[in-house]
Amino acid sequence: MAPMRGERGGSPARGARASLPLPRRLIRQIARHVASSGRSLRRLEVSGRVIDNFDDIEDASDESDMEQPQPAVACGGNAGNLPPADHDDDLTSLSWLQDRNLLRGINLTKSGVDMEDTKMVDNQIIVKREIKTPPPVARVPSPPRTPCKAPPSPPANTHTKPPYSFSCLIFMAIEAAPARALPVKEIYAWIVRHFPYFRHAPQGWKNSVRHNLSLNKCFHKVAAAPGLGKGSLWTVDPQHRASLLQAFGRQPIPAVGDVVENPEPVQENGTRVSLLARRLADPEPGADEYLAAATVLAMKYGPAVLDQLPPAAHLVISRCARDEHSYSGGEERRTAEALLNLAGVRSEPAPS
DNA sequence: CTGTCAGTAAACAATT
DNA sequence: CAATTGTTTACTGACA
Repeated sequence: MAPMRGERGGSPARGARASLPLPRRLIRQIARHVASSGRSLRRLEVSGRVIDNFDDIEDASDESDMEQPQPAVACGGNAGNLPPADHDDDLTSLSWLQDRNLLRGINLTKSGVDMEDTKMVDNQIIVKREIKTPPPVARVPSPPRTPCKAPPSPPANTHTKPPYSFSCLIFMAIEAAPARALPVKEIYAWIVRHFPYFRHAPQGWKNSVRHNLSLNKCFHKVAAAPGLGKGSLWTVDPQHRASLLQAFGRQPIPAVGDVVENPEPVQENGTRVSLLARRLADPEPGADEYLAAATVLAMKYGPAVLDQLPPAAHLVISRCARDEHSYSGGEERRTAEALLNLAGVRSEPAPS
């Protein structure tokens, strides 16, 4: 594929504590985030080590874990830091991913337990990352460099330039389409709809989109549908789809032949998001589910957040300390669920 | 310093 | 003829 931006900006320091593979700062942030989403974090297990005293962590000073500011994500908001749930404005207006219950769109039922029944089973989430194969290949795309000149910290409005390359944006747009194919005009529309920045952006971005479609091997032109008018439909090359996903999730996944089956009927509003999520998780469940979740996490908090989850980190987040549940099977599903929960995407619509 | 990559601008042809 | 679409080239800046 035409590589999307790879490791530019340097990878953030990974949690390299000998005794605690997860940076304390991230643990605190996870705790805050979980709390901010209405849950409480009582117990966290990292690679077998149980942390249940979050007061200490909460109160601990940062010095030992204070890492460098993360330039790779600086302009995309506060990626790399799990923000409180109300920081969506910093996040390139991707709140739609959260607001519309993305998780529901992912088919999580394959491994036995239905997602709708599972939710946070007994208020416990498990996040487990294992090194199956060292993933040095494609990395999470760094945010564009251009807007990085602007100071990232001040409250960015929703018209901040998204931290995603045009290839990512196009990819998301096409994946979100019921037929997994869009004419350029619809790609424009999707981008504008989800990234208000482009509503008032200089006209040149459309040129960039077309330029990218033409130049990027990931995208293919297919014969225009009758009645479509000018132009063709653009699709994601199945050969490169995995690479595009990988660029988001930084997790190796098996090369899959693209099997386009039963395009979802177009429904309204949030269904688009569901479609996107499902498409991202399609057609290969399991690893792709994880990727989909990782993608959402990366999209919400910025790609660098994934770098802060060290390999083999094993998290158990529970609401009640007394809960000691074990799970069997569905590891990937739980991982996806946990990541989505960390991303603030609920497993079920909040009861109203 | 060099190569790579992404973003941008622009020119141009083809199509509607 | 104008607007849109698609291709191509060139340049710039950031980064490894």
